[in-house]
Amino acid sequence: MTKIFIVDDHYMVVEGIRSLLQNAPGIDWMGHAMNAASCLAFLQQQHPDIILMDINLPDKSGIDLCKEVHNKYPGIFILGLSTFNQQSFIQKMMDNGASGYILKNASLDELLEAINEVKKGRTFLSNEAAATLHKPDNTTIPLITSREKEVLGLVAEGLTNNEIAQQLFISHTTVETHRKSLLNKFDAKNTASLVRMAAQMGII
Amino acid sequence: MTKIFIVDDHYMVVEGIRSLLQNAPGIDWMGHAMNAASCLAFLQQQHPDIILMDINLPDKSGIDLCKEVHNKYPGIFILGLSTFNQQSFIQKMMDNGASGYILKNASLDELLEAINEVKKGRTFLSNEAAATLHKPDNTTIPLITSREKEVLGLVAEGLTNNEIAQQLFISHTTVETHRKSLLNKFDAKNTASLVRMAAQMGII
DNA sequence: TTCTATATCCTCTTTTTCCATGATTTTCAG
DNA sequence: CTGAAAATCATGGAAAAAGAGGATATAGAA
Repeated sequence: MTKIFIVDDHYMVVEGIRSLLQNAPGIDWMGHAMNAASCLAFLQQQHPDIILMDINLPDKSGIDLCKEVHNKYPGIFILGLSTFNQQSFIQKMMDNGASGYILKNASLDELLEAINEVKKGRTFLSNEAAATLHKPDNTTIPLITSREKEVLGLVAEGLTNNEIAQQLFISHTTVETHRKSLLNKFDAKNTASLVRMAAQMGII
Repeated sequence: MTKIFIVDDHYMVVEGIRSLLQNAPGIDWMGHAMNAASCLAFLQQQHPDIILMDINLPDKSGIDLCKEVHNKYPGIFILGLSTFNQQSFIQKMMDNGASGYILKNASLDELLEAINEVKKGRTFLSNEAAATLHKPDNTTIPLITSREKEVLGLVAEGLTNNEIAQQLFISHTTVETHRKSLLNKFDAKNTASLVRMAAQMGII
């Protein structure tokens, strides 16, 4: 028997998965949590084999929760679950220890296959998710330093170089250097495209 | 008996609602469509009393589909359905003839209540949706014109005023005017914050 | 029909960003 | 310890955007 637990704040999705799985052989439905906090509370009492985890939770992101659960309970496999087929989300979930990722339009077969694969310790990506993740061009997120990330955030907030300089207690020319470096790393022509890329990559 | 049809590309949600409704009294489940095209095809054959309609469909937006169905079949009540509790979406659905709006985290009771109210010709908004709709301000997407949207897209791509002017065959000062207007409507200080807001609102 | 919103165009000034080309200090991993 | 990466600072000039204050034409709604 595979013990399944689900974390998702959408009642209809929870109900859908429960309905799909209740007649499937070898599945032990342990229940569900509507948010990260009650998921963590549940895990102090019981340990499922697999957690189906939504990315959008009311109290914290599924991406953060994934990391936390994976660190505290390395034996539990996590299967990411969301409406969005966005490469940055999938990537982050996998980076944070998820064993797989499926979309909410997945079929029963796909869901069962995912559960079986993950149970065996393998990884599973649904067709569409895999396609997205392995897309060739695949807007790779550039490797930026923490200071650059800080500056990028303030730039996106609409602060000018001088304002950022004041806030960080550095010279405005230094801010400019970081900015140039960001434009280079993102291969962006100007601030507008830089901010768009960063936003679409989920960095800001 | 209330004849119910659902349009949603998320299999798990469809399954969840079907599971919730199949034991409810007075509900006649007519089936579901995964996209706008097959919904319209279905309606040429049969006429449900109520359509549960997702906002995000693969082929066209639920907002457009709502308008189309409402015009062609005024007798069918439409109940908007989505993950997003965003004011502009709710507003647009209601403007386009929807009789109500519920979120995917609604309970069975809420769903049944919505169906009953809508069946009687009344409107129903789920608690959270109603709260959002009547919220004074928050992150409302500004009403921008099609030309402004066009310019916004090109700005976010990293084009300068001159480049945009060339591409649209207008003067660079006109582009500047549109840009100023965008900054005003978004209440953004500069391009960086404008692009960030637009990206986070999903406009670009 | 009149009014309003949209789209178009203009000048001038100031601010900010972008570009090129440097340099010094700090920090951290091998 | 030592070198590489990161973070810091600088100058001077070119390009672009922002801010202020206009104007005209047109299409659609009241």
